[in-house]
Amino acid sequence: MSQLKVYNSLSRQKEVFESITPGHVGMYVCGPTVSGESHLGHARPFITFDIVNRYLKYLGYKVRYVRNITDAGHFEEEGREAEDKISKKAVLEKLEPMELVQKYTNLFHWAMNQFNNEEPSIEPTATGHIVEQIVMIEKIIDDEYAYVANGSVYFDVEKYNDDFSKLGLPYGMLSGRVLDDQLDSTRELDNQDEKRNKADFALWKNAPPEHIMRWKSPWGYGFPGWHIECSAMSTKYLGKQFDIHGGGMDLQFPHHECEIAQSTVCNHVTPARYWLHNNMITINGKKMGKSYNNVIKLSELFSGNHPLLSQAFSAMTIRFFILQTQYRSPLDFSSDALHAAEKGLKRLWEACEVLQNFSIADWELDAEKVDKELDEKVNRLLGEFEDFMNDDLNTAKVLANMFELVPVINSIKDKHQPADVLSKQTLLLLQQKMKIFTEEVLGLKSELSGDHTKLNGVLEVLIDLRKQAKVRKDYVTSDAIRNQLLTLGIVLKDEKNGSMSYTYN
RNA sequence: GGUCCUGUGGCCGAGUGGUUAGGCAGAGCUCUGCAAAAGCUUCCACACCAGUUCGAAUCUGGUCGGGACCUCCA
Repeated sequence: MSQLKVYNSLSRQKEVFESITPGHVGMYVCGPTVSGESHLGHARPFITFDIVNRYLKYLGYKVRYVRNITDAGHFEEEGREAEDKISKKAVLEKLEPMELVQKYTNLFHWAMNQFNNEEPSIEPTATGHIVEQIVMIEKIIDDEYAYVANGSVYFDVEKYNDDFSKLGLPYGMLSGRVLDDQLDSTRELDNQDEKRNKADFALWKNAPPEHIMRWKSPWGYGFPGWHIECSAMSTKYLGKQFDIHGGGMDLQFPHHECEIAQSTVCNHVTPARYWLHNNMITINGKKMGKSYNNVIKLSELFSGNHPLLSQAFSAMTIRFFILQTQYRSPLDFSSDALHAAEKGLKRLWEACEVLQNFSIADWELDAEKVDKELDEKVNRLLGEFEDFMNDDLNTAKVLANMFELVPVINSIKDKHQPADVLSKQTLLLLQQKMKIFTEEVLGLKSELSGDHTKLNGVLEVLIDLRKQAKVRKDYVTSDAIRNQLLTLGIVLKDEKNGSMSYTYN
């Protein structure tokens, strides 16, 4: 079997993945900022890195997956006026930050659950790690890579770059930026600015009393800068150097660049060996984001309540839609594309269920009748599952292979060809690998919710009545049963062998 | 303006220098009381120009188009 290779943003090429500690992987992924409801664009990184987590586990690694919750900073609820945050009025009239944080954290967890994303091993919050962040900032100040100004602390990017470039670790190494170019292109220095240099970034921000989220620090009351939380938490839970750091491409600069600088100063080693970045979801070619006013919230997708949506889409449809594209490619959203994904997923999933219902072990198969060419093809298609995943997690190609296996499964089910065309060994392998890869690696699951036992019983009764009607050639009755069930979203199918099956839409 | 990425058939998308991606939609056929489903077959492609090469959607250069990021945003 091939080795796992991942595209490392640091080197801009695919590299063989080797963990620092054999058998173990430490992975840090930038989590959501819980000041608003998650949208479709947010779904991608968390599904992408869920796949990374799942596949590493499939390969036998023990994974510590850390994904933070950004709940510090100055927040406003979506749609609420900015005046809230500077209100000096009664406590209950003010926006209580933890209300927001709790509300959107709950919503986020609900969405992750809908997508069948596995829970991270640790989900630390920024507000829960203020102490660690302060300690880290103090260390950076002691080493003279940061300075205090008006109760805020800034990282001295130029000094860092001068010193660390000599070690081959210039500021900008991840995003491919050259600091001097940036300084040149952003010349106009603001006199009122506390920063010595335009490229410097905040480690700690001074916050006046009217600011509703603030903590005491050696530099006065304030709140931590955005970048330091990830450095503090990844170091605490994964060590000074860990294996994988993930996130959306839009975080590469400045967020991840700054993390590298901070952590490198504190820990004397670059934080992560492999930096993985997923591409954006676009809508009519534009990144989905607040500033573009083209956001589709997850709740709107699930309900279909949005002008751009022709219908509601399930979380699994969205997961499948995302997995049909390699994670480093941009993915363009449209209602039509999602609709196509929905139909494709249904077809794939039904074939998987059919396959799992085969009692292959009990089958008597004639080894003489095996179609060698087909048998080899099936084995090849299955063997490539790992090869494609190993090639930078190409879920799109794995799914394409699965779709090539669908006709093989269906034609055996419908007796278009006998099960003998495949050897028993191949059939068992097919059953086993399809199950593991769809459910465990790709994380797809049936969307039937609740207990359908009684409903299934009722359907059996109706099917029995319909069979009797068909025997009488009473097609009016048999069609009525089928058509009326259809209006309820239950599809009856007459199978080749005279039985009837049903699916819920 | 700077840095980087990208342009594939009606739609979404994969892609290695030479061979079918795959899904959805379309067409035909088989099966069927009729459907649905399924199976088989099939149409449609690589932005443009030039170069490298025996051969390029895949490499190089140019043109045009699209996108991301460019530091306090969260």
